[in-house]
Amino acid sequence: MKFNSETETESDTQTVNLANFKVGVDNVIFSVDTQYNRLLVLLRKRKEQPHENRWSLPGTLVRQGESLQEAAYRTLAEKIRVNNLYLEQLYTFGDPGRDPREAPESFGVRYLSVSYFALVRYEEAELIAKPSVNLAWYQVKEVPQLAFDHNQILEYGYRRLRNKLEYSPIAFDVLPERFTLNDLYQLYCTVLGENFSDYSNFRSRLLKLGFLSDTGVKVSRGAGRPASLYCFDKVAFMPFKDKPLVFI
Amino acid sequence: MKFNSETETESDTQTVNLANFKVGVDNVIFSVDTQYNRLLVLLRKRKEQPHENRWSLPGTLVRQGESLQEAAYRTLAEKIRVNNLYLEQLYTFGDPGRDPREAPESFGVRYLSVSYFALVRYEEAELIAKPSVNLAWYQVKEVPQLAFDHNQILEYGYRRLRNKLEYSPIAFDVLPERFTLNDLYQLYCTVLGENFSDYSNFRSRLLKLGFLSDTGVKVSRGAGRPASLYCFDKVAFMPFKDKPLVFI
DNA sequence: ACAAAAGTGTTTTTTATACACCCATGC
DNA sequence: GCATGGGTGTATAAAAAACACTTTTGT
Repeated sequence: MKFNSETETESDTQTVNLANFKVGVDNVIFSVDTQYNRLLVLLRKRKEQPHENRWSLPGTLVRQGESLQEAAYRTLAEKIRVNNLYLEQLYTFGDPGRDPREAPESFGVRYLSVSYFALVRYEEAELIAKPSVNLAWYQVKEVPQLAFDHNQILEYGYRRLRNKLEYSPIAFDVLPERFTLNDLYQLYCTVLGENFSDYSNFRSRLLKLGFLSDTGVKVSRGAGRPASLYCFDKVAFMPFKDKPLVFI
Repeated sequence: MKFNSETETESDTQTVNLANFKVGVDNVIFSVDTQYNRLLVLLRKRKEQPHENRWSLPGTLVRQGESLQEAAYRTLAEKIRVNNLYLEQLYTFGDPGRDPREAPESFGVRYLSVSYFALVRYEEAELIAKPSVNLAWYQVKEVPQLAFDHNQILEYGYRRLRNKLEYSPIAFDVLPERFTLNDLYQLYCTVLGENFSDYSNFRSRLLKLGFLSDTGVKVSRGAGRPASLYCFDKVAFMPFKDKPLVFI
């Protein structure tokens, strides 16, 4: 085959057979239950073919005029009501054969899944439908075999969650406007495990960075000294944006 | 609207209008020219509508039976010949209106772009077609306005490249089997800038990690003491896999 | 001999880690 | 008073950063 500057075009469109796609969105929705120190993921039992009666990640097909992120958010909003959340695109799975509806020999329609991961707090994530045999929070460590390649997507999302929490201020999207340093610490503990740092070191490191401001307001939760409510100062955080920053 | 456990299905398929998609792959192909300390990106001038005569990222539509990564690799292999490269999926852009061929009011076919980024060394990346007015390496700092949202994709890829280089062993996919520590250092310098670390600290930090083994073979390049050739020891690297690791 | 590039070591500063201790509240 | 959780400080270890110095080659 000979190449010259005349052949530098997008090498398709006419001669070869292009794949046909349906595009869907699948969500890894994590919730942090700091009270019982559990990291949960929302699963839905499929009631249709293929993989009928298998647990799966909540997903949807993308509608006309709808952005990918909007589709992801819609899927989430149909399942839970929540005030504070973090949502970001994860990865796109689109290899041939990932959905049995595409017969490999027939080169039928391919099902492409753009996955998103979301993080919410369990305490404020209210399930719209009652928890049932068809929709449930599973502990990440205890998820069963899922439909399609959803175990792989979940694994991918879990890794991303831990990295994001360590290197980005996503915790402040998930917590309410005002929170105690212990709220923050518990969130980190639940996701990263207890041994990631001790509380006092966690405190001093974070406060030294200077983007958490003490509102002066105190809250008392049962026994013990009342805690200060802090809030995340976006302006003070600016200099850290885009810089590798460790939050441990 | 009332939800109960009977409505917990994928909320689409029948009633609402789903978007129709064409799925393409766009590549941010970086090359590191350590000799002149330049970071380059491969651009292609479009010779078709829309955005005729605009520079763009090399891309293609996905073929039947072809995985996304295969499509990305095919696009790359049509432009350059290379022995060592790093290739990974970047992000998926699929918002309505990103391609003018989709008339926003008509809800026509949507063009979804799964972007990939690649890293190669300029020294070994041989352009298959001669550099021409239609295909060229641009310095990342000097890229013109590109077609579609390709400037945004490039920006995204550039950020990912710097992060990956700092935290992952991608340099060893790009370098040949055996390389000098200076080769490695130059690569880092070109991507991250000269000030990221001084050479002697870079050396000792990397060698202390223990996954670079000295082959004993020396190479002499002009004047000066000959350098040892090292190779990346995959087995010795195993314990660091999946752990946050800084390579600076 | 000397410039050039490779490689080693040493000092200083900063950051991480472990842990002891004080403070304010409910009961 | 004392258990409980909030908050501060200090001593030690480890790592990052700066830089001086030695070693081996080509010319």
